[in-house]
Amino acid sequence: MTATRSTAITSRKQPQQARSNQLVEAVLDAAVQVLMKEGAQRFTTARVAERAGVSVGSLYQYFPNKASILFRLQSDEWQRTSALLRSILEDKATLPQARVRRLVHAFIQSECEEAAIRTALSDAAPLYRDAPEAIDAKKENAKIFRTFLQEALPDVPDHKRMLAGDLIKMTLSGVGSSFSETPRTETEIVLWSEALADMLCAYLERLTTEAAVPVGP
Amino acid sequence: MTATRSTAITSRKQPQQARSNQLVEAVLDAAVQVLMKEGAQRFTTARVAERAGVSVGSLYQYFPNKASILFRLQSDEWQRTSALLRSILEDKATLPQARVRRLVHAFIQSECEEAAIRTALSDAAPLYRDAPEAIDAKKENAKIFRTFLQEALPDVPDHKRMLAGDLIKMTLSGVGSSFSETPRTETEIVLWSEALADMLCAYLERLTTEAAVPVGP
DNA sequence: GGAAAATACGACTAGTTCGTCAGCTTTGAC
DNA sequence: GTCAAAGCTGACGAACTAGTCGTATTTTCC
Repeated sequence: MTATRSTAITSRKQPQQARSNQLVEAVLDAAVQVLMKEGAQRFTTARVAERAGVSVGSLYQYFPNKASILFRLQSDEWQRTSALLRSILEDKATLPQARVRRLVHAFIQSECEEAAIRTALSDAAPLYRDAPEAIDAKKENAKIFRTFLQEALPDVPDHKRMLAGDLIKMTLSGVGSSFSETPRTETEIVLWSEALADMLCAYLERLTTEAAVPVGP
Repeated sequence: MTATRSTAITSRKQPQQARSNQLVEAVLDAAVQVLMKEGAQRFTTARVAERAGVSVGSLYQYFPNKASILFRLQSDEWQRTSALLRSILEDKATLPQARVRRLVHAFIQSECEEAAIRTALSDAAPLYRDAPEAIDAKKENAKIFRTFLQEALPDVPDHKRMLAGDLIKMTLSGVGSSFSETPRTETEIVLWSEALADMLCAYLERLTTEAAVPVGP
């Protein structure tokens, strides 16, 4: 029978016994390894199954298609970064500007550490990008910055603050991925983080002064 | 005989007669169409040849492989944008800050206009990314900003200026591609360009003042 | 121990893709 | 008009891939 390719990205069935849970874990681990070693182009279910020491059939019991494995990896990745960002931005004992500096450094650092897997995942993005789950996840991600700015820039009008939040998000992720394209030394990471933080802070300061003095001097 | 896939990206032979020049043009046109209509995933030499009204064999006379077609398109695209940027940045009659504002707007605008083709091309990037030609082209592209900053920030020390130039480049391209991911209205484009230009200008100003007063006030 | 449910296996199908090559057609210089 | 060089054709081979399904194995629960 023809392989009618389902485009759904969500799980096919939930593992119930311990061994099937292990299997799913093994598949995800193997997926990361295949992605890193072979790249997105050569990422195939057969290779993943082989590396996991599992048969293709078993793999397809828990993942409806290839894209769902990739999306799962990307999803986990997003969750990790957003936890990282949240933990830094919500530390209200630190000054907002200092938080931004720490955030930038932590983000760039993690971007560089996991550069290989991130590039591979973004190479594979076309396969899952348009799924509603992926779109939702991205929106959720944007909230982090908006809520931070609500605290950091209380006097800036809402519409301008939202713009700023999204701009910061895009700048970070954009610069992050460009920067981690080539391998970097720790020194480079520090220098770049500082420059990027300088830029973001300069922007935040400008927004603050503008809000305090609506019309120029 | 086995199809030994050549990885070279440069042209196979130069067209000499008029008809072969037409053929190359037809192929490139068709390539753009296929890329837009079918996406990078379904971009195949067969489809391109068919759309161009040409046989696959002819196509392979002038392009050594699939990647070379895509690289050629990307290369042309880079050339267009770098011409755009250069034309704005080299207009010495305008103040540097105003040039940055115009630059950002023009860049974001063109990014949005050609969003479809750019996304498709970057989806296909893994196929040509690692070719030396592609790496060279990117380096060349970075020079534009460095030379601009040499004029705009004459008092900033060299190492810091280079950092800033590369940061601006990455910010622009990163934000540009994130932003154009979803379709935008003209109003959105203006608002965002302004925000992004604000950010870049704030950063440039900070660099200038820092250079004037090496140690804080 | 045994039956039923859950899980695992992997050979296989139907499909796609890249790139080649032997032979045919067009061009243009003489 | 002739003929060699340049150009064009498209059927074809080799390789790969996603996903299925009938069968075998393991677990669970009595």
